[in-house]
Amino acid sequence: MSKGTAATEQRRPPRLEDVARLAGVSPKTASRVLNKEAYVQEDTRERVLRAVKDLDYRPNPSARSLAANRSFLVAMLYDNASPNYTMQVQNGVLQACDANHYGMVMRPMDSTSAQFVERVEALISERRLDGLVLTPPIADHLPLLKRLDRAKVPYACVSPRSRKGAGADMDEVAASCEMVTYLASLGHRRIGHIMGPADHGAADWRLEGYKLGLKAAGLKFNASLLARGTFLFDSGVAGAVKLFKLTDPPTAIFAANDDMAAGVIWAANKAGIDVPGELSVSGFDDTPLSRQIWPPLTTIHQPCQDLGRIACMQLFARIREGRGALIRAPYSMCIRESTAPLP
Amino acid sequence: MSKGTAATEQRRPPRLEDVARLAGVSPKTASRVLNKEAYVQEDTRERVLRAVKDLDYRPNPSARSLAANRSFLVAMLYDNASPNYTMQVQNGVLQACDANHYGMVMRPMDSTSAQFVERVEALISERRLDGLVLTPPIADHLPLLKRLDRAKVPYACVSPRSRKGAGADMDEVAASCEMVTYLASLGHRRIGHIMGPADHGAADWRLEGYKLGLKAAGLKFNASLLARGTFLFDSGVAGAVKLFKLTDPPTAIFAANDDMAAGVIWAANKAGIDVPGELSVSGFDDTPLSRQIWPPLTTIHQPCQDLGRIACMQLFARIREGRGALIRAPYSMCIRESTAPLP
DNA sequence: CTGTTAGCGCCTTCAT
DNA sequence: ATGAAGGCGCTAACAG
Repeated sequence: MSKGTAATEQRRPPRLEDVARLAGVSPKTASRVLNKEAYVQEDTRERVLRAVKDLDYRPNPSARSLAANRSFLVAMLYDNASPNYTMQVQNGVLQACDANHYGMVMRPMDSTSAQFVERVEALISERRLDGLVLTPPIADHLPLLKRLDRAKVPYACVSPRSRKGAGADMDEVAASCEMVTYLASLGHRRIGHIMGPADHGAADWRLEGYKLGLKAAGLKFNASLLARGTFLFDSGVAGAVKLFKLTDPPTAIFAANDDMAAGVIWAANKAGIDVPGELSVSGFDDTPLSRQIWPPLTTIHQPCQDLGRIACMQLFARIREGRGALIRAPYSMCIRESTAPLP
Repeated sequence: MSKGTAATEQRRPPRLEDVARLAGVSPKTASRVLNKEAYVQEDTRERVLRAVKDLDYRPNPSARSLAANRSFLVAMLYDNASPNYTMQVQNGVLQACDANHYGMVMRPMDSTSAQFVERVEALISERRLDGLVLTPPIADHLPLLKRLDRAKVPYACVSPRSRKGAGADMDEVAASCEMVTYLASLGHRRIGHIMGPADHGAADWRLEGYKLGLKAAGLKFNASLLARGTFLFDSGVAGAVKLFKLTDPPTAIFAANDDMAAGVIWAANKAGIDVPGELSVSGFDDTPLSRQIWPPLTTIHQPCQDLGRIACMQLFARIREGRGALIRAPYSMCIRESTAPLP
């Protein structure tokens, strides 16, 4: 009743042909069912699916890719100092890939390298990638985007500057504005801001939101309350030290990310300034760090995993239908103990 | 002079056949060169390599896998709450994979799930994986390891309990012992320890090292100076609170990882205890967090990326030569400002 | 040391 | 709505 001579059962994994034979159809029909193509009679479909189950059949990815001339593979490119951020986005991309039976390869990259673009191109042709998920700052690397467009390689971006392509982002301007509005509502009139690096979209948006928030609260923008940072802890320390030295220092500091905010708190500790008694501090991103320092940080929750998942789904839309959209994900405020009313 | 009619050059990627034709050899010979097989004459090899360069040829991974009946793919399985750790190990694994022209797939897993083992098996057969890199606590999941052994699926572990198989680890016992020795050298006699979770190898080793360190310093082990933790920040807080309540509380606390050590410092802040003035605190791992709190943490640097890279290299050894070793990587002490001499 | 032959397992094109 | 034939690009097994 079985095909093998049953002497030394070799346990070769079943092939499409085996499924077809068991279902009493041709391999092509079985293939149609598996690929959810139209024009298959309902009972035929069911017989095939039954055979798939019975044999515990799994299509061979290599054979499928070779014949279909597609790799069913996407890569996530990243050049980000924050492991938390990267890991969260990665998990989101992974979710989307799993749901679509795609594979994912992770690629740390140095986007400042002179050979960056050609390295990406090499990666694409080596692995025959079907598409790319780009994360900041790579999502804004114009030379790369141009090449990809020209070569018609589908890609989707996480938090890109341009709102033209496929991808996902959140309204960082509105979020920052809301944060400053909140600080102002606590009575603070001198609100400082530690900026991110100049070449970074997030830095610009958060600065813009800061300015909008001041205006909304009827406060005047004052460039001396600004310090340029790098998104790294140390630059938060340096920025805070600079602001502390002002003759009329700020009573609240909004740092453009949590790491720098932690630096501000660190510097305040060092200088004997009480947080939040004498100084309110807030950040952006809601990283685990924000709950692992004292006092825990008031910040904005950035839904990184959702951004990754949604961006990747838009990539698939672009692969399938030729185009995807830029989807906006919701953020939320996290009010914790690093901020307090002005005494 | 070229093969195309040159009207609308289709730019199909070159195949092995094209390389062979250009080099004036058979496809099989070209294949031999690319796979670094023996028995190819030196000048033939060079002609082939020249053709590969000229055509910018890249082997098609799907075709190669299909014919060779290997995926050239390994998966890294993880079930770890720390994104930092996972990302670092991942980067190491990636390095090794790149160097060996293997692909890597990341797999977050819930190793406590009842279907854990079958999910891994499904993954292996779906993706036709050639091997696995297992990270803690999966590296110690006996039911899984048994199944893999029985199915002859090659795997390598990062920091496994068993020293039998392939993989990489560091001497956590010696490192912990060294840390406690250091605290004792500062004059501390009452040294507390926040343990990791009971089912975790790292927790056991670090506790063992703690005991050894006490003995080496001529101090008596005292179970009331122990608190059970989970490796998470909150449990560090809880453990510290418990130890602070003792009638004779410790003057130094060695936490089994940095997150819990940060919790201890947090709790000390909350209780008005000065670190390191009244209490020395040390951790384990040297995560970024250890430099992002105040005071910066004395800790032990765990070379996570190296562990990932080395483990994966041992996996390849096992895939190729049938066996790999468990390699020990060096650690180092990081003495920072969270520890100070007993006044 | 090198070439020939025959698939790997699936999908595409075309027929029916 | 279903099937037959052919090939995707590469390597294994065998010759020579």
